[in-house]
Amino acid sequence: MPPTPGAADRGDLQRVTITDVAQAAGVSVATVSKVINSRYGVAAATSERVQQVIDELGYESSLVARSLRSHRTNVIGILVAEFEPFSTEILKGTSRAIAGTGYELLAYSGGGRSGAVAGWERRYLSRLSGTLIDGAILVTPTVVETGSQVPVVAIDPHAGPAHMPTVDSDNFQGAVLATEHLLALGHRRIGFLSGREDLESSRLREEGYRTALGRAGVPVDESLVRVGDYRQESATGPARELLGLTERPTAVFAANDLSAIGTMQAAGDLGLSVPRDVSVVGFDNVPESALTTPPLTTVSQPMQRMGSEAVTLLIQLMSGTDPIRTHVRLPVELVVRGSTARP
Amino acid sequence: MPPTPGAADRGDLQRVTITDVAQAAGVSVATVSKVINSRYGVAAATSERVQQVIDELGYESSLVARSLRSHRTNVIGILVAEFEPFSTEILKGTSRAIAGTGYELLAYSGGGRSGAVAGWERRYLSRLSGTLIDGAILVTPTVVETGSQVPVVAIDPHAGPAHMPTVDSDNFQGAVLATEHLLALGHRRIGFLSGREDLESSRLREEGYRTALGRAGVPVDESLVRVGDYRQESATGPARELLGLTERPTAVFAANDLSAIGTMQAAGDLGLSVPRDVSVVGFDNVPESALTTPPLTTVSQPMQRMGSEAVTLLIQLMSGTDPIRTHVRLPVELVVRGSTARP
DNA sequence: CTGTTAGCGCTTTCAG
DNA sequence: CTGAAAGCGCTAACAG
Repeated sequence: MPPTPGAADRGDLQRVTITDVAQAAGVSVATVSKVINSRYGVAAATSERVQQVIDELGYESSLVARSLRSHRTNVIGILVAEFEPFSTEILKGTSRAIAGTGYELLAYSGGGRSGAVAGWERRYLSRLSGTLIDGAILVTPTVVETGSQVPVVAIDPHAGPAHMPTVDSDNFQGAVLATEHLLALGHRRIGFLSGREDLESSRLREEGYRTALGRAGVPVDESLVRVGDYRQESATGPARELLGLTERPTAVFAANDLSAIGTMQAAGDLGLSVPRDVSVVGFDNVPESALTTPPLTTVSQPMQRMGSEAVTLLIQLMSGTDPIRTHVRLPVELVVRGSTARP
Repeated sequence: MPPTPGAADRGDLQRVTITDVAQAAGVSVATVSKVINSRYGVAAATSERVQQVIDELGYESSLVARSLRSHRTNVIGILVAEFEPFSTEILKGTSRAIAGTGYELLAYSGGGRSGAVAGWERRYLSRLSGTLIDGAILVTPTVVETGSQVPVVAIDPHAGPAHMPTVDSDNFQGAVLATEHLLALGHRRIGFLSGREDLESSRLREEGYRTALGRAGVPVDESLVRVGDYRQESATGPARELLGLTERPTAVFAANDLSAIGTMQAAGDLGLSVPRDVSVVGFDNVPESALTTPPLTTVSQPMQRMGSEAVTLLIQLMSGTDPIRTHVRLPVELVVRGSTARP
């Protein structure tokens, strides 16, 4: 028979609350609260007894109730539109960085299509901040002005780093690298499939593409530039258009790996062989990019490190320390694999 | 000048609450609440006015406050020890499955070393359930009895599927496949590096290894069996012991990809070439397994699908529908890549 | 040292 | 149709 009178012998499996503990221990909830939060002003004997009841009942304080009251949770929120290869790499990085800091991680994602509800990050932030999370990392947010009262760090945001603390990578240089690689192989008709137009990264990658072409004296053929949104399913359409052109490009630079994979797929559908008939370059170097046949040539950005840098920055912000830099830009690197060749 | 008297003209950037909205609209909070939740009994005109104020103020109701009161949030919790390649693949699957269901996803992870705090899943569940989340997916939980009042589905749990609704893959068969592949190549001295001993999957993989050996008439050399815990860093030690043996194994089957990667690393440190000097097989087929040199031969389990099946099952459970099956076991497949060869 | 009280932001009877 | 009031589980003054 259970030794605890409070919660243990009631029929239903209700969550055991601080009240249950208080009753079982014969003290007030306030005292229990003090014990939990190891505040001063509790007799050793009482404290011990309460602690024992807590163990017996398996009590764990409700994050929700606590946060509603105390506005301090030691939880960092990571707000993403969707759990896809990019955001999950970020997650891996944050997970590593969080170890030993005393913070816990709460990654939040709405259900829907990322495009469907613009401004999701503002909604989520409103729903969670002020309560539940002490600070947030926004992954590829669209909205600049958050109006948030908790510290926020953005990864690869809509606008440039001026607006809020930001972690990103050298998107422009990466795109130059990718395009120059294609140019060096002898390509002249190089298509570009853009990313989400509302993101700075996409604009910078397009700019890098145009700049590299310009530097090489190759005029930009606007019919070779298409709009994507960083998602694989949305890439196949424009990619097919591009590859269906009478004078089709001999190479395509897609603004991220998922689009590049979609492009390779479209090529396959059209009976085109990569890289023989068309070369493809991506951007990001998500693990999936190495799994394609042939493996994708891409620009590697240190996604995990972006996650960990964001955590570091956010923790500085939350602790009130003035961060040395409020904007971290990380270097990129060209990774040549099998999807590119001479035309 | 802002048209809203309530929150807009106070100096600090406080979260806008339902009270602010009520004041600005000149109604009671109860009415605002009704409008938000589209309850009956509000005049169209009032409703419209309130809605307008909500838009103006950018009000979004606090998930925390709401859940504390109503015990219904439309949020599914995914509790993981850490965001690593396995759990993030699961996440990708859940993210896809959630689309269009009306649920949102909240992935929660403590900071620390996974081993450090056994029973984390029970703690997290207590902290979040009853409030905040309507149901939970536990990824590789150690504790069987959750005592939870919300529906719970486990992925790859500690004990067999008898104890709670479970999604897993055919771990035993996968291990047999892996071992037989090695056997077929001509290996006889095959080492095994186990996973977390507290997980059923690890036990089943070891059993599959032993069974395949037995069937082939190869006695198990116990000195070739070592204990790991599914993490890369923890694998190098035992792997080094194994590969440092005078009569070292010609092949190692590691209980998951991360351990296999650690094993390849250990081999490299010892000046051994994979697969020339030693063959290595993993388990999982996380994207990272294709990125090693040489790419890892492994047993593929459909991790994303495991995530989506878990969501489907959980939603059935939450809606009170009796699920057809309360236990889903998915098939595995051998993926032969470059890390295995004849001895 | 301990308990009482108030209230975080919200939903939900229940009167008016 | 609308609002007053109670209370979800917890913490934070403040009395005793």
